[in-house]
Amino acid sequence: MRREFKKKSRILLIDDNYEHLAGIRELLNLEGTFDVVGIATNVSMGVNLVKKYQPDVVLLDMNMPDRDGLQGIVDITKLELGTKILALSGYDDADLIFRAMKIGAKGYVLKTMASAQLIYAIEEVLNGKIYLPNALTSRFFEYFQKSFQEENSRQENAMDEENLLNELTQREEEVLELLTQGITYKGVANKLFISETTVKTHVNNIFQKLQVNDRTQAVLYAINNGFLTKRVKIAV
Amino acid sequence: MRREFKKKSRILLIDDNYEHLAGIRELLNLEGTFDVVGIATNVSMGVNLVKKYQPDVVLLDMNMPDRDGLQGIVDITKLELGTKILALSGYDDADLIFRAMKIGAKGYVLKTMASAQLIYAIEEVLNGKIYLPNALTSRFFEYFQKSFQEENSRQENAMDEENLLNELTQREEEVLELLTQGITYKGVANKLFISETTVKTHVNNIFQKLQVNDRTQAVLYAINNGFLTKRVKIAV
DNA sequence: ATAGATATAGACCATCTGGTCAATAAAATT
DNA sequence: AATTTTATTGACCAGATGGTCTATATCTAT
Repeated sequence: MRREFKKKSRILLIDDNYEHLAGIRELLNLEGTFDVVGIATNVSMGVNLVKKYQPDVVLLDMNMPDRDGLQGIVDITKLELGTKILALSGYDDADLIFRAMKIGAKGYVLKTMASAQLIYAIEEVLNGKIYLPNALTSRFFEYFQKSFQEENSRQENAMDEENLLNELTQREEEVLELLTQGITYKGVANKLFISETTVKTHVNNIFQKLQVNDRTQAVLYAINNGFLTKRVKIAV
Repeated sequence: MRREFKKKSRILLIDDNYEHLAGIRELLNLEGTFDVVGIATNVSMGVNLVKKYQPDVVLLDMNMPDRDGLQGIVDITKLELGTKILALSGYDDADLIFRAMKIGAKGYVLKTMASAQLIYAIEEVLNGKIYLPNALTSRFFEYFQKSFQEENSRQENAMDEENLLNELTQREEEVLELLTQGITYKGVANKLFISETTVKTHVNNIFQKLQVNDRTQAVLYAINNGFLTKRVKIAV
């Protein structure tokens, strides 16, 4: 029915479960439009095969010993061969999905899903799209929003009225900013064209206001309380 | 056909384009399962209406003056009424989609999409799900992965062999860690049960290895080069 | 077994840091 | 006009910090 004038897409499989590996190979071969150019049961071997055969898509199992699945995504991406990675997993672990997508997987499908969906996912990914089943998209965003909640509240906190940094005068902020670059009294004095004594006075006032005892603590306070993010305004 | 024994979902609309506002209201009213409890042409009014009528879902236009759309999401979320927010937009600006989802929108639909899809989106969101059309999901992930690329490379850099932190011995790392808490020589000596002189020796070695001149710079180096993220292992 | 790396510690010294008190001038606020 | 805040500087001092040199005692790897 279908002739080979349209070149097949080259697929590589990495999964520590050989049964599953063989199963998928059968499935893809039956489909006819795919060419399974290699299979591997561990990541390092798989990465080598990717280097050798330069497949279009890699199906990469996420549920392997250690965090090898994620590492695989990183390693393959680092080769910069434009290889699309489709993550495969036995269950919908939100954290895994999030990390996999974050570091560059083009899609994520569950092993429990119908084979037609796997085929579809591969095709979408081949076409340069991202493919995530609706269920996983939901899982992803739940996790995504949750993981940003703390960052959001931290950020709100950073521009809170409780922030001791707001007590600082403009000049004191300038001095503190220089302190956060690890500059000495003399250095600050030179940069601001004021005497070293003046710098000391400012610094002492800063310590008072931030309720710390030394420059290191002041710098840490500044960093942890959004000294930088504060002035960049609402980053949402 | 359909009787009112099943209570209608309460919807509120916020859009600075009145025509569009009226259009959606008609559409939703025709549908029969929705009850448009309020409409507003700007965010502050809208937020007040949310407070008053406590709708189940807010359809919120993203393309309003300033960054009012995003601000609306933040404001409504802050009310903590469990209101689901469905973002509406005229075009698929990846940055907008990303920010909207990040701060808590439950979905994002384009005004150009078929009305059936809007209805579907509302229903999904009502059911506690996240709804993003496939096209927008792709846009989102492109942006998502791009925005993490720099963070990834920074992180790779953090566990790079070039990282001077790797030159430190275990003991020196311990000392540095205490320094990053703004602790004095004497304090470190007490914590580690060694003499103050020894601490000084370690600190001096640390300075040498990190090529800095004082503790503040050492602490900054540690923070900027993933001193913390490094030991948390691959955070991917 | 021997060389190298690591952890420990003392002595000495110059400089930096932080604390305190006092004082002047300009700017902002009341 | 009077008061408060801010920015500036000096003097003095104790203690912390950083640089250098030396010297053990382990431990590790060749």
